[in-house]
Amino acid sequence: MKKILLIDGHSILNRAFYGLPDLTNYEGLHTNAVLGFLNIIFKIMDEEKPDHMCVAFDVHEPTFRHLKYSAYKGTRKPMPEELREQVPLMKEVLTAMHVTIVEKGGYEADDIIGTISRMAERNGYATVIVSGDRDLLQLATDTILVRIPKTKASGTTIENYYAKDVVEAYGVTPVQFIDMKGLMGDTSDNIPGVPGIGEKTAAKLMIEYGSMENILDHLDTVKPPRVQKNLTENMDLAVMSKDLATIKLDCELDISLDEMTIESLFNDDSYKIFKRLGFNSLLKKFGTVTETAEIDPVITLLETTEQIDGFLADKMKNIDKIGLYPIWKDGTLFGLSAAISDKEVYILSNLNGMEHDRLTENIVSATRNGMQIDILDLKEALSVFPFDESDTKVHDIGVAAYLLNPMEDVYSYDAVARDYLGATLPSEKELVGKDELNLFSFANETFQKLFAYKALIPYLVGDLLMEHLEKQEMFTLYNEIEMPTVYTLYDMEHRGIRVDRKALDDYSVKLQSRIDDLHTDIIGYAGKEFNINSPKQLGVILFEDMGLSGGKKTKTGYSTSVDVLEKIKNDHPIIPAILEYRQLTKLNSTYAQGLTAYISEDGRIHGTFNQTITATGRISSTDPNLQNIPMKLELGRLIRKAFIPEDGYVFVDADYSQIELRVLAHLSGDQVMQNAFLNHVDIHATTASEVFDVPIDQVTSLQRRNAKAVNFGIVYGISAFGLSEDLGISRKEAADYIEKYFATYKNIKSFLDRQVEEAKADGVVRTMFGRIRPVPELRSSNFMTRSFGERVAMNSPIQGTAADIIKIAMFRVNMELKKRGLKSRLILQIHDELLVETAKDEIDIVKEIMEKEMMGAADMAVPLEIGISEGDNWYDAK
DNA sequence: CTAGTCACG
DNA sequence: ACGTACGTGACTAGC
Repeated sequence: MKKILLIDGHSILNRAFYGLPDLTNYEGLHTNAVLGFLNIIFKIMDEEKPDHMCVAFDVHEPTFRHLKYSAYKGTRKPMPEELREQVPLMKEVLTAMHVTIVEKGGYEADDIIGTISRMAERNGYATVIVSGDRDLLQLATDTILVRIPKTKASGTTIENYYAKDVVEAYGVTPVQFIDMKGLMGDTSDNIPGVPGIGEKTAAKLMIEYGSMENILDHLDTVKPPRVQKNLTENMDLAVMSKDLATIKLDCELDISLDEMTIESLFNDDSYKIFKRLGFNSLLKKFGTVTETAEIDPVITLLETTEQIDGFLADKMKNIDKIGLYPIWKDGTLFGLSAAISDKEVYILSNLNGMEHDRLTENIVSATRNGMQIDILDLKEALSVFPFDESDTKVHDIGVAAYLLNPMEDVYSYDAVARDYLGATLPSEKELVGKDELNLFSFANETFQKLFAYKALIPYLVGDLLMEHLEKQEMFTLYNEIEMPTVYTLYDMEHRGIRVDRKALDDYSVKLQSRIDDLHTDIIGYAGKEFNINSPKQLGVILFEDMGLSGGKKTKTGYSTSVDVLEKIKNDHPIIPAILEYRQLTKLNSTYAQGLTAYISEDGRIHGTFNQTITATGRISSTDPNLQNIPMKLELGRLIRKAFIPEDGYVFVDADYSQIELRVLAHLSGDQVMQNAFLNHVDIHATTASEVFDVPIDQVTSLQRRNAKAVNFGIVYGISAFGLSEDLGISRKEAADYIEKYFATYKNIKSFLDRQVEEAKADGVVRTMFGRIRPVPELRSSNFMTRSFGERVAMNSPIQGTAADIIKIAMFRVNMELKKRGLKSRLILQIHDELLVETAKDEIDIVKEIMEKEMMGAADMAVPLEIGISEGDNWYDAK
């Protein structure tokens, strides 16, 4: 038996939109409704295995259904812009999948579905209707199934109705369903119904009389009198309402069921559009990658010494640029992929030591003779090619792409090709999956493709990206800040930081014994064994079994976060025990034990610094994260004693003092705040004095602390709510603080407002050095999202400028150390702090360099000040 | 693979 | 009325 799937397009799209969080693709296109729609229909197709399908849409917006009775329209909210833009997108996706779309002026989607369902029934099809709208239940019969999906946090569940299920659930047949709706009305559909008749009365009447006509024919017998009166006075309304509620079954559609045959849902077109929309989870439905890429270079494999020498002698001559990808793993070079024209990629393999040396020598001297080199990830390539800061013709394409749009999550060859060449390429994962690189990879065609893309894409986009940077006035930023930073980060990773494994082990043992005691105590208090690390189990124990107050907060259960527990810590001794347990297990698992896993054979940790992650321009640190080693609490801070310099060295640590507020004082031009910094006064105390209107020498410590919180709040993009939460004061008080703050620092207020205005106008905000941060949230129709955008617009220029400044300081310090032939090396950057492993005989000169380069990194209206100290470990150096 | 929690600036 | 501070990364539990 043939089976057809009939989908209520707008209704499912609407369900999907509200069921999924707001997702956007790389272009900022909203995609959540489209993705949700696809997930729902794929799920149903899996279950039903239909051979025919179509999607029906209303021609006009479904917001104002039944326009002919427009007097009754208007109870629905207008469709949000984020959803509206997904309607044409959805149709585009369906068209790409060769799914039939049916829409016709004058007909609602449900009329179309009703008509086709009867067509299908007459032709002996099994029919499945999918809609989020219960109105369609009137279409259910013995062979027509109506399925209503519900998207919940836990996943999608679907209610299923044949005619008998409608009777069971509602006590009326599908046909009676229409009469019932006519009686009770439906505000969301703008069906008036009869005044005074709701669901209960309508159901009672239907059971007694069977149809609206029968009720109207026997009005005199209807009870109670009030209902009889309403019906008598509103007979027209009742009839009209029924008419409105009735789905047409006889639309004139010039379409046949044959045209709705499902074929080739997964083809090149749909593949491309899924890729464009970022529906990576759906790509696996395409099976093996078959699409023909627009970019199709001739790949030549070079394996012998003669071939490699030939390449160097012939191909490398007379070219002015090259795209490179060194193929290596775990410090071993396997080969090199080189793009020398739009269509030619050479893959060099089987490199022996001598070939390797000749190759790198050749490449380095070529660029020093003017050849441009485009590399996707330069920092990674530096372990093979010894370029340095002076090699200005070497480009990092990943970093360039990051500057042009810092909001993307990756800058892989396929992402860059998509953004700048409009080309859809298979990703690394799609090409080689989890297959590991080894010597045999060179014979493998998909690996060859991968190597080729990684060299060719940078070659193809290099000049284009530089032009974009010029146009956006970011080339100087790229060239003079970001590129030197690439080399600096490489040096820092390469150098690493020495860690005392034994110190970490001892610390861990100490923690573990206390953790064990706490565990015993907590289980004792709870009265039964449970996993304290499970927020779910913990929540149940605390708030159900033990009956503590605290209430729900998260969607999956109770929140057990610090701020919740802090509030009830005096209610029961289990709470402080849990807080301490949490603190200690965190220290143990993430730091004491976690860090030891990263110690290399040289006794040092060589983490990774990422330059293309943050939206603001900051560096991030991974494997391990060396930018969040404990500091605030003494117990955690002790971890820093395990970070030690090599023998004969000490640590010199310097951090900027209030760099973000100084940046703000400079950028805003606020004289009051600038004067505070120019006079070297305590900025938080000064702020307290102004805001709380007391002489500076009478500012209490509480007032200073509050003023400090306000200063932080300003930098984050102030809101009265956020400040009140942080300080534990009322929102009104917080608003008062903010008001007084802005009265004191008038130009700061106008500066922050200006950021938001400019972001609205340009779509981006900029740092002092021209770095951009897009703020698409400001265009949202959602209040919360928009507010977030406003805070981002206020915060990013401040945080980003501070990030620019420390990058400058960082590479200047690094370069100066190298240039002077010193043994000391920069090893860490923690946003406003630099750590230099310093030879004991170089302490004075290192301090001098750090002071000069950090304080002189930017020319501002206020001085940049630093705190600097030294020690035999990181703990003592801070 | 996501959510919750918590470490840092 | 909406329901929050800005920027990160690692670990654990539990699907």
